[in-house]
Amino acid sequence: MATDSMDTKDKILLAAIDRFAERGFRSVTTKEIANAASVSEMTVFRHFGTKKNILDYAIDQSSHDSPMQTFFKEKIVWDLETDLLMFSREYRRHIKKNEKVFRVFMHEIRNFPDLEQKMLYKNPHQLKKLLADYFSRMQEKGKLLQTEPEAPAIAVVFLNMVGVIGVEEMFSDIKDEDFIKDAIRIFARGLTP
Amino acid sequence: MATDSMDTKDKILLAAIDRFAERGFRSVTTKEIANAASVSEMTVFRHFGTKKNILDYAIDQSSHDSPMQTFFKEKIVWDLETDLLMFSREYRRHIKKNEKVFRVFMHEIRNFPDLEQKMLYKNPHQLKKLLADYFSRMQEKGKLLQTEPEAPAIAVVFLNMVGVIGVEEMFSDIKDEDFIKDAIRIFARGLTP
DNA sequence: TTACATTGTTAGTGTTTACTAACACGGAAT
DNA sequence: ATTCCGTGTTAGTAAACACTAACAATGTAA
Repeated sequence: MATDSMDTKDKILLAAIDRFAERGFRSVTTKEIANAASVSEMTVFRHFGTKKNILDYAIDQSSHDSPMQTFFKEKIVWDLETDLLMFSREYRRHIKKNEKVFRVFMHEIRNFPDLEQKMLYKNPHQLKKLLADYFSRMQEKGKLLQTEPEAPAIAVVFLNMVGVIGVEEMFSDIKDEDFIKDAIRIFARGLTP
Repeated sequence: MATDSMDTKDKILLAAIDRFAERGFRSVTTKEIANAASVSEMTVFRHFGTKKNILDYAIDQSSHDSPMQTFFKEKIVWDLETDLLMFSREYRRHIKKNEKVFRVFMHEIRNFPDLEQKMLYKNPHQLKKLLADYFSRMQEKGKLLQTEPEAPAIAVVFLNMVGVIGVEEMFSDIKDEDFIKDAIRIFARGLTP
């Protein structure tokens, strides 16, 4: 990370997010960020003004790409297991890309109430709604058990977050990808009439 | 919280944990803890010496009760849905009791590497092992689908953590209890041959 | 060359904050 | 009545840290 081929702002941004994700916003000093980015502390402030701005900027940047809406319109084949597996793979790929920002975001949302206004915060909620809609449609088609669609929707989104939230060390002895595949398969089976 | 019927040390402890859970260890000042506990700041230091000690003390205290081992020995009836639901209810009750400490713990484990040594850290892992064992036994009895038992074990433990980890606001519109009941039921169904 | 933009350097300010020292007070036990 | 024990109060220290000011150096484009 933070090679000198990038431009300065990105170097700082990357170095900062790496550290925020690792040890929390408050524990990371601007000096440390500067050093990690091979830049003087002044340069950090010239680019971002305040430390908090670094975080805001990173979050806003990550909020831009959310390819999940289009997914539901284009890729769905109306087979439960197939769809859920495809969805999970897509979602996790998206999450992985912004994993660190996501992690910081979730950790700092209590310290900075203004973060609740950010798009990033609404993503999982919105995603849950998309999934719940999908489940409703499946029920109409008779391809899904009759349950409150909210619960499985939350479960699926949530299960995809193992590893991002930072408890993965607790369960360490299985690979992310294997886990999610198995879990989703079981879940799909449980939802099939 | 923090009524004056408690003795001082507990008052401080409670006030501190409440705030740590809400805004993170680093953001909470010792003065604030003292005020919240209706105690002078000096008293805080007289009891705990350092701020960090407050956290350590709380964690150690929470680590003592872990009633889940006995659960598996006594309450199991070898019916998947029944067992999983009972397990979930029991686990969640246990978690709820120590919810705040747990939350702080998970947030601060990156800031304080020494926390990894604490018992509390090993709980979920250990629990996952108990569940995985249970699943293996169920497979032998022919009452469970043939899968790697690790994956469903992680999933079950993890699903029970919704609401503790602090993403519950993201999904807000369903009650914890309802969610877990539905999710576990679906899951159990998916695991039944 | 000149002009401008980007970064570095150095030295600081002001604030926050964990933690200490020293002394005072009241109540309960002896 | 004296002795402590737990607590309050007040004043303070020392360090960390976000952020600023002023100027120098370097490179790049005109």
